Amino acid sequence: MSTRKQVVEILNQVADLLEIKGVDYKPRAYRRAAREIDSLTEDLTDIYEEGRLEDIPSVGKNTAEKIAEILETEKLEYYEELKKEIPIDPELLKVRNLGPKKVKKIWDELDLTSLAELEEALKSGKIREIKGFGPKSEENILKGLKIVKESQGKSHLSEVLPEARRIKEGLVDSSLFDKVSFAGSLRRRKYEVGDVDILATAGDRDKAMDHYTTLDGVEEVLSKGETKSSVRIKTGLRVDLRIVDSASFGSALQYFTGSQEHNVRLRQLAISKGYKLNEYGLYAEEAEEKVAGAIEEEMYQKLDLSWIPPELREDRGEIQAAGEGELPGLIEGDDVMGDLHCHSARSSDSHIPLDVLVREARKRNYSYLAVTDHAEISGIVGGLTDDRVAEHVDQIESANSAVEELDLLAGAEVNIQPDGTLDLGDGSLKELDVVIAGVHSHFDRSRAEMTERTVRAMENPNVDIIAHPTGRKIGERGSFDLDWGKIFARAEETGTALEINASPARTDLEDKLIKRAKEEEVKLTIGTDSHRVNHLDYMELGLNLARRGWCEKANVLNTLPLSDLRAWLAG
DNA sequence: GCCGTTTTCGGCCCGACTGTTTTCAGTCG
Repeated sequence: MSTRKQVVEILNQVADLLEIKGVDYKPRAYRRAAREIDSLTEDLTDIYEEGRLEDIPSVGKNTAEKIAEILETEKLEYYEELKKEIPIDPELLKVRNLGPKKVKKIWDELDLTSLAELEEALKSGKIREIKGFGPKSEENILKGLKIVKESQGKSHLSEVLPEARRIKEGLVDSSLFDKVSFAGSLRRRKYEVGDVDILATAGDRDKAMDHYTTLDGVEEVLSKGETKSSVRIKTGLRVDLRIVDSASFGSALQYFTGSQEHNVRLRQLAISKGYKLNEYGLYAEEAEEKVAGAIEEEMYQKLDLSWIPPELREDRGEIQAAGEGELPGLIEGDDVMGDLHCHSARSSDSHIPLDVLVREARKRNYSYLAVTDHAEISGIVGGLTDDRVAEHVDQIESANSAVEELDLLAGAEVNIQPDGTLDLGDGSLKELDVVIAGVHSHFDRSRAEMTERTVRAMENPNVDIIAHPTGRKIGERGSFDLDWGKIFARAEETGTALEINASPARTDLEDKLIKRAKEEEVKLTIGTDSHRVNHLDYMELGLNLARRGWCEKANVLNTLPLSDLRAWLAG
């Protein structure tokens, strides 16, 4: 575990324990600090060594000392003491319907500290006997416990989006609703989505809710009311529908889109300007006069902010930027001119014949597409070798001359060896239009070695793009640790682009690193890493990532017309 | 514990819902 993750984990657990203890405000302070540290892209150790810990927002003298202690000793005495005082597994707090107060209560009453003990106490009926609990609590905690045990219950955006769209369509098509919009993390296009939030207005709410809870695909109705109903659909996904007055649609949309951190910040701003902000509207303080509510844009406008695209609402400086008129003009789907990372059937793990790639690219109105087949990794046969590159280039060129309005680029995805060399020779790489280099093996090296390895690959003048820079595979292996200061600096100096790999299994780079890359003036590309026909659709996911990373059209190379792209690739 | 175009001390977002209570505490988003 990286030291940064370790610090974040300990600070969050300190917050958990303090919350159980019943301390006010401190837990929030620790959590805020943890969140800031988690979103750092700079190396925490560097910050510490340069004595800049207190420059991190929400980190004061006290927390800085604690971070220093963790970095030096990999432990925190304060945390160890707390654990002795309150020997409770913080996992308990993840159980829905079980917060710090109730956790403390069951510990006080039954001396139970773990999920296993909780389950036992529930089953033997001990929980319901505690004052303040009852049969309903028992039932709800059991439900919450089940969800915790069945993994953390988050799904990838790519799985959720089609289901959510189907539900939304089912609402729109019924004509029972006037406005229907996604809200929540789905609207912000986070790559991990817990549940789907839909917001709507409707004339006849009862009829509308009846329709919703009986939609095709609904497995279970979790709750049903006039303003809010929740269902679980066949894939296990939970979908919440809220029906609001159209006079409050904008404020509700703003509110339910979040993020929570964004909303807190926005409310603070509202207060400082003499307003009160809630999901029903924006109110002038004394008069209780509603000044905005029906339209989301107006909510921001009245607070002297430009409208903030949902993807940016993460409290990463967007409110300040909106106040100063400095929000980025985010990249749009139509800006993308082509896909720079696709595999044809030549790659032994891809099943897309070249003519199918061509067909799909044309269908999407791309003006170019790079066919970047794998170099042969030891043990996997059939990939590109120095002997086969000429044939690959010939094949692409002849396919190219057969199609109009689309240019195929001959490329390769080569492997970065542990020492930073590549598995195709420079002579071969020179023949190719696009060279993507990526780490595909030997992930267990140190931060310094991984950084050096990647930097060396960037220093090869034939390398255009670093593929999936952190190497992570979601649910399989984490990101490897890199010295991002060095990576971004060398990328910028060598004119190497970093890839936003749109494949849901990778989702790499992530938004916060994209944002930092942009700030460091590093060029980015969006690639789908397609190995199957339907993977070309991942472009939308890559676009979401880029937008969440504050990218404008100018930051992403595959928005360039072909001639400019070629000039960049050649440079 | 942090922070300051209301403050270096005194605040720290806000409302709905639920289940348990006899008027509200706890949890959630």
